[in-house]
Amino acid sequence: MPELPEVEVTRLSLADRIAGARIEGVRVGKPLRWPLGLPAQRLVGRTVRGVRRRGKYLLLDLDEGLLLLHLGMSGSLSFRAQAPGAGAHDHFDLVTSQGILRLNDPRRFGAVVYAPGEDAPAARKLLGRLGIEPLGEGFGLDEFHAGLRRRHAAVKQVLLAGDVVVGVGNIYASEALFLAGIRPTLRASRISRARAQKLHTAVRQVLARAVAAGGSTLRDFSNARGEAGYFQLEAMVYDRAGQPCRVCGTPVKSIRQGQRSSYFCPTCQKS
DNA sequence: AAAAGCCCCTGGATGC
DNA sequence: TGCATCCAGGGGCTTT
Repeated sequence: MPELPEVEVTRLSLADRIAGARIEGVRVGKPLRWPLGLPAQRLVGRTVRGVRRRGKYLLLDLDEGLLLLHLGMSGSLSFRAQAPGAGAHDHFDLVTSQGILRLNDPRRFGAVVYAPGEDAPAARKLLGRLGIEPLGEGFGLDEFHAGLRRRHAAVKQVLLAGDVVVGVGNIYASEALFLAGIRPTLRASRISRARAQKLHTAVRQVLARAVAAGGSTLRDFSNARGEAGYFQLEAMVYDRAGQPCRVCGTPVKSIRQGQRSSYFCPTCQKS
């Protein structure tokens, strides 16, 4: 669930409501991907200044330090005035003066990590190698094409790797390649300037449209207000193996790349 | 240096 | 009904 659009939708549904809140308590459940990095109770008394996003990370800026939150494969956040008793998969609660922020994550691939600052080792380890923000002003065609040209792996896997451009996960990689008419198996280094241009536009377009649709709710994603997304209804190829292409009617194909599924239309994406 | 595999974990769908 | 197998939105780490 949580690719860039889902993380951004979560941020949008949370930032205004939690900004200015004082942390009054912390509850931790089962271990997540990494330890918090400081005794949880030391967060009490600090104030949440705001919420930013970098790639698929949410950054909770505190008056001293920051919390890096990642939703992994199955995580979602809720922010409510009152929270019911913690369920089996509620692994982190931040009790604040303005509501309770709760991370639910059945598979526990997610993380909550404290860093004293953005340049601290704990933050650099997670954020240091991230690529360009696709919806930001720094996402230029020149840099994007240059990033693709120096990689010989399949373009789908280069998009997923996140070191050229961040935030594109398994759903939106397939969707963007469809919009650009590029086959996911094409080596990134062989993409022409013209096709890089198409892919550059497609990545921005599909991510922006997904944010506008509230993200994709395949199983159980919801934003911090508990609202589901509906971009999955607009998907052109993702999870549509065997179904007719929405443009030309050819059955959508599914293949495996790096133990992940890729979807494409053999007619609309000839190479 | 870059690419390919493996692994973390739980739950839902499918098949026998 | 029970049990085994496969698959799922991510990505760090180890091995080639």
